[in-house]
Formats: sequence, structure tokens, C-alpha cells
Amino acid sequence: MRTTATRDHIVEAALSLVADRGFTATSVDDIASAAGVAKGSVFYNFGSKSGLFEAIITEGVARLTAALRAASDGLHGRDALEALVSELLTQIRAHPDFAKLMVAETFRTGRSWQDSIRLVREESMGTFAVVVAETWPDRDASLTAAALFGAALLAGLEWLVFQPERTLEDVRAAVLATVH
Amino acid sequence: MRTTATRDHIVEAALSLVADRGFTATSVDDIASAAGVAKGSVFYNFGSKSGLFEAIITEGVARLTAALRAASDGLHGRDALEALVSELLTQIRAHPDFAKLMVAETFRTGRSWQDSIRLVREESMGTFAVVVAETWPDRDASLTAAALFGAALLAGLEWLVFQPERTLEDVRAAVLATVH
DNA sequence: GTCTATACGAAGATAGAC
DNA sequence: GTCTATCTTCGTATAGAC
Repeated sequence: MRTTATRDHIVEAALSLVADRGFTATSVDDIASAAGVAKGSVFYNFGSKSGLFEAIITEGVARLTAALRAASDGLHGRDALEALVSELLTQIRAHPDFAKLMVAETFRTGRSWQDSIRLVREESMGTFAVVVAETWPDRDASLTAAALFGAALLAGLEWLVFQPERTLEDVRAAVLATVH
Repeated sequence: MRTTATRDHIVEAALSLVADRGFTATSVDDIASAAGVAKGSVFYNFGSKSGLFEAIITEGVARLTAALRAASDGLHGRDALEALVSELLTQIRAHPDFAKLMVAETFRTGRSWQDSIRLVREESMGTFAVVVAETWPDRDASLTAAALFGAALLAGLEWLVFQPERTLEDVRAAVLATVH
């Protein structure tokens, strides 16, 4: 995937602004200014404002899903679930803006980039669901996966947004103690 | 608290639209039209668009917190936590639009109604934190509360948005199995 | 491929009638 | 207290220069 420096600057600036203010509340002027490029360049590179947003979501979900799959690869049962929780927290720390975006957009249905955001559920939460189904065949995989994902996600955001002085290990311990 | 019929119609219509599209993406025209009132009435009753939003959040948090406190009143330990999870799911079912709003806005910092949304953390999640502190004095109360709250919230939204055919008892069982 | 300038529509807010 | 009409700003998107 070839990505120019301009493109990357725009994505980075947009993600940071949108995570904090929301998508519609962030203007292309703001994004271009924060990225240090002209407004026209945003439209040249992404076609439209919502095109930019779709690109951000698609790339973020792909990265998150790949990381989760790699982390649980070869593991089974409880080990696999612990690895997934740890990796999700690691990814939240590495990309907090994307985490905010996920939690804000996953359950909305009236947005133009709905198809892109659907991947969060199907791919990222799906990684949890696969391991749940294998570990606890008697439980409902998708509801349990949502609960696990939600526990790690909200604890991770609580950590980064409101208690950044805590360590990853603190949060990991709190989540694993809760879900065991 | 005296609330006129017009006021209630506006709040109801706004909540439904905003939960689905986001706040800035929903126009006052849309809200007024869905509520069956004129645009001017929205501004007469709430002063501004963000004033309307603050009212929605404040009232929703008050209702949710009161319900959670009532549900866990007189209970302790695991009983209290089970009651909180059940009541949170019940409230999510009764007010799914408000639940979507909460999850979308709680971790944003760059919005004008930030002071109102802060109450979600302090009051609603705080109810969980109080019980956690009492039940497991050795654990971190706020991180554990966030994990519990997140498990119930995301499982509840997964249920209502994507699997509405499931029952409250299904979801309750999945969440409680996960967090025990 | 990136910039500046501009067109054009959308949306928050207000004034005044009823 | 609610409505209609209007003002004004802001924001997406495009055209064309460099």
C-alpha cells in the first residue's frame, strides 16, 4: 500500500481532531490546517470528507484486527483470551484516537461510512468471538465477545483519558480480574 | 420539574436523531420537523442547540443514576453488582438512544457540553465504583468499574442494535458469566 | 500533486407576527 | 408560547494557476 507523506499527515491530523470533537464538528479547514496542507489537497487525496473518514476507519480496523490475530495466533482457551485483552489494551494505548472513534461510531446506523464501521464489529470483535466459541462452546459467542471487548475498551479509555498515570499492567490486571 | 409537552417532544425527537447520526450532523430543522414543532420553538425552549443537548444529557444521567442507586439499595457484594448489571441492561433497553449517546460522548474532551457528560463518569460509573470498592477493597475501583460498565454497555448495545431478537435474560446471563 | 480563490448550499440564530 | 421569514456565518466542494 503506497501512501504519500501528505496523505499520512492528513490522516493523522484528522484522526486526532475527529476523536476529540466528532466527525461533522471537525471542518476540512481545521484538518488541512492541522496537517499543514491546503484544503484542496484533502479533496485531491480522498475525494470527499467522508471518503477521508472511510479510509481512516478501514486502515485502523485492518491494523487492529491484524494485531489481535497475531497476538492470539497458536494460543487457545484462557491463554488466547488473555493475549487478546492484553493486545487490545496495547493497541488502545498506541492509537487512542482510533479507540475513541470506534467506541463513538460502532453503534450508530445513520452515517454514510456505515459499511466501513461495520468491520469493527465483524473483524475486531469477531476475533474475540472466535476464541470465545472455542473456549466456552456453551456460551453465546457474540454477546460474550461484546462484553469482553467492552470491558477492555472502556477500561482502556478510562485509563488513557482520565488516569494516564496508571500503567498498562494496572489496567490489564483490573480487566483480567474482572472477566475471570 | 415542570416540563411542557412541547419540550418533551423536542427532547424525544432530538435524542432519537442524535443517537443515530451524531449531534453536529443533526440539524435543528430536522429535530423541529421530527418533533412536529417549528424551529423557533426549539430555541425558545432551550436557548441554543448545545443547550438542548446539555438538557438531554443531564436529564438522562439523572434518570440512569437514580435507577442504578435504587436497584442496588440495601444490597452488598456480589448481589449488589448483579443488581447493577441487570438494572443497567434494563435501562439500556428502555432508553437505547441515550445509551448510544453515552458511549459516543463519554471519552471526548473537545465538546461544549463536556461538563454535562462528565456526570456519566462521575455518577453512573461512580455507582459501580462504590460497590466495587466495598466488595473488592484490594482492586482498583474506578478501572474495575469501567470494565464492568463497559461489559454491560457494549453487550447491551450489541443486543439492541444487532441482535434484538435476544432476551434481556440472555444478555444478562452472558455478561454475568463473563464478569464472574 | 499542491496551492488559492470562489461558488453555493446548509444551518444556527433572531425578529416580529399571532 | 409557538410560528414564519430572514439574516449571516460557515463549510463542502470545485476550478484553475503553479
